[in-house]
Amino acid sequence: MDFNKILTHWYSVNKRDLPWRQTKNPYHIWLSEIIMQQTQIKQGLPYYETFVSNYPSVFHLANADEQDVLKLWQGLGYYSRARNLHASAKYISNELNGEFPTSYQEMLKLKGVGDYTASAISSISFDEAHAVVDGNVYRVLSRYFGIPTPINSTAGIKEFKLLATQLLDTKNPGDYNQAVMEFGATQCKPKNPYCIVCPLKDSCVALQKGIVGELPVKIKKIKVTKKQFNFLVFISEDKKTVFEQRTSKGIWQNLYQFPLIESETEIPLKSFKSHPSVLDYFKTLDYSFSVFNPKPIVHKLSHQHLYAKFWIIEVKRLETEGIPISEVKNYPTPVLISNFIDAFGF
DNA sequence: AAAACGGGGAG
DNA sequence: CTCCCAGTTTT
Repeated sequence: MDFNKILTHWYSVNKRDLPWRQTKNPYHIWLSEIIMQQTQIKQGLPYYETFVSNYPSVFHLANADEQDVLKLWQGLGYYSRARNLHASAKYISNELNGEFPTSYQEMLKLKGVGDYTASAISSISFDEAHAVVDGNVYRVLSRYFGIPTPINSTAGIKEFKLLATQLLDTKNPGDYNQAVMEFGATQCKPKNPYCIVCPLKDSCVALQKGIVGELPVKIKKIKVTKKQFNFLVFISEDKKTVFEQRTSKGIWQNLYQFPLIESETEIPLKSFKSHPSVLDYFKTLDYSFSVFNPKPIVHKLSHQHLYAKFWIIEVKRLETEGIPISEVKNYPTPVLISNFIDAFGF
């Protein structure tokens, strides 16, 4: 039996029962693929259920406010996925009369849909012969064929895509694509793969060479920058606070947060009022303050380590409009902020 | 070609 | 701690 046959059979026996495997509806497949990008099934599954339930059709999603879409996405990360999902829903609704694109080429025109996602949807929903290459596929192919080309190099991306395309079961591209991914996710795992009982063990190059643990090869190490985030949690006598939307490029775009002062170093409690950035921010405002967490909360992102302090600023009245404290929980926020809101008891 | 983009889970 | 996750977009 060949690679293709073995994997397809393995899949028919071992596949997990996932909700998006009950349908070929491209809208639902699209939702599942966007949600699962760079996300483990366990983490993304409840979000898929929420989105299908709240937005049964592309029209429901298109007619929603972005703020509501981001609120449902809260906690999942990579928020550009939610913004692009919403923008693409509006495009499908308005420009395509609500009809989801039926080809790989047309799907690539959707924001947030790249080669992987277009291949996945077109093969699963429309039986188009496009091979998916995700993290699982890179791992399975590099090991089985003993390919040391770095998977995140230009040459590697090209080489693995070509190989995956040659291996594709063109009669059944959707199931085959899912078979390789499922095999990589649950059998040919990054750590401690089940090589002893692997249906491909007799022909796996990496296993025979004893280099399973060294593949796939990945280059580039990301450099992490550290930042000090000082959030100003205003509380007025009429129980209002200030909540702002992040409109700039960078992390958490379009999500909400308390007014933020970034500082080069941690601001000690004693020198808060006299800190240059704080002085500049408050100017002449009369306030009293305390710090919610004397030790910074460490919030780790892939490219940044944030050291956050929440400063409670009590004032008689706000200088800006502000919102009732009871409403902050209705806004989409980063996990760092929602954790604080829960802990503080807003 | 490289960097940016979240948050959680596994070992 | 490091690495990885049903990747895409921007620089």
